Amino acid sequence: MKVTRAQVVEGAFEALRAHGLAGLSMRRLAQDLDVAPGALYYHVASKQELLAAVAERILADWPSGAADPRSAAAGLRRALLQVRDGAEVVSFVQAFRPESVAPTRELRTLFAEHLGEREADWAARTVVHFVLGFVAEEQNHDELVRAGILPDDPARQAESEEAFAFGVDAILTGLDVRAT
Amino acid sequence: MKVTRAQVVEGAFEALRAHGLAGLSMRRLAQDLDVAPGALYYHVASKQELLAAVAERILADWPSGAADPRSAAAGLRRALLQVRDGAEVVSFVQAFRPESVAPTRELRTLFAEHLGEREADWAARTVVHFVLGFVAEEQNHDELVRAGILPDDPARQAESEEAFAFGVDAILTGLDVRAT
DNA sequence: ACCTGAACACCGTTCAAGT
DNA sequence: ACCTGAACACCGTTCAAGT
Repeated sequence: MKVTRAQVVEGAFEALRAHGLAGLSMRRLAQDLDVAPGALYYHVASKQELLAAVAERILADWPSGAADPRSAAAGLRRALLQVRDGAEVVSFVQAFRPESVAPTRELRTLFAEHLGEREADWAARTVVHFVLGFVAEEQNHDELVRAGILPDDPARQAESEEAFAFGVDAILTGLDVRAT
Repeated sequence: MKVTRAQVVEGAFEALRAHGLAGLSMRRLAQDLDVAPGALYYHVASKQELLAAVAERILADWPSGAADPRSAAAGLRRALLQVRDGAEVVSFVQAFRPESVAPTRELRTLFAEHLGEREADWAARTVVHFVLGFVAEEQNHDELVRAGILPDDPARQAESEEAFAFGVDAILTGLDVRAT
C-alpha cells in the first residue's frame, strides 16, 4: 500500500475522533492505513510532529475571522469539543509550539486594536490558556463517564456553558479595563 | 526489599524532579526502589493513581493560607516551577479529579467572600486553568531548551514574570468588577 | 521515492507462587 | 502482608533491504 502525508494526518485525526488519544498509536494507525509501522516515518518525523499536524487539522474546523474575542473563544471551544481529547492534543502543541496555534494568532490581532504588541500577545495567551484548560477538564470528565467511572450527569452540560461564559466574561472584562 | 506507599510516592516525586515526566516509568521507579515492577501494584492501583498522589505531593510545598487570590496564584506558580513538568502532572489531576487540587479549594474559599457559591467555584477554576496553562507552556519551553531544540534565552525569564502578572491581574480585575 | 521485515529498547499490568 | 518471576499485550523508532 501507498499513502501520502495528508492521508496519514487525516487517518490520525479520524483515529483520534474514534478512539481518543489513548487509542492513537503509530502501530495502530499504520494498521488502519494498511502499511507497516516504519512506513509512517517516511511521512512524519515523529509522533510528536504528527500530533502537531493533527492539532492544526482540529483547528481547521475553527470558524476563523471572528469579529471579537468573545466569539473567537466560543468558536475555539466548539472546535475542540468536536474531537475526543481535542483540548489535550492542542494544549500539547500550544505548549511546544505556541506560534502554530491559529486561534492565538487571531486573538492577538483582535487585541492589538486596543492594546500594545506585548500586551496583545499576553492577552491572547491568557484567553487560550483558559479555554484549553476548561475544555480539557470537560473532555476528561467525558472520558471518565465513557469509561463508566463517573455517572452521566445531564445537568452538567448546561452548567458548563454558564461556567465557560462566566470565565470568558471575567477575563475579557479585565482586559477591557486594562485597555481603556 | 520492602517499601511503603509513602516511599513509592516520594520516589516518584524525586524521579519526576530528576528526569521529568517522560523519564518516569513504573519499571524505572521500581528499579530505583529496589523492588520488582509488580510490587508497586501492591501500594498503588495504577500509574494514574500514583500521579495523582505525586500531584498532591507537589502542592504540599505550596504556601497554603494565602490572604488573597493574587498571592495564591503566585504561590501556586512557584510550587509548580519547583518540579520538572509540575504543571503537566497537576493539570492531568485537575482535569481528572478537580476536587483533589488544594489550590482550587483555597481559591474558592477566598472568592466566596465576594461571590456566590457557584460563581466562586467558577472563578477559582478560571484562575487555576490560567496558571496551569501558563506554567505548562513555561516548563515545556524549558524542556525544549534542555533538549537543545531551542536556544536558551535569558530575557525570557523576566518577560514570563510580566506576562504572568498581566494575565492574573486581568482575570482578577474582571472578577472584581463582577463581584461588586 | 516509498515500503517491508525485523529488530531494539522499552512500556503498564497481572498473577501464581513464594516468604 | 508483601514480594518475585515471568509472562501478556503492547509501545515508538530505526534501518538494511527490497521494488
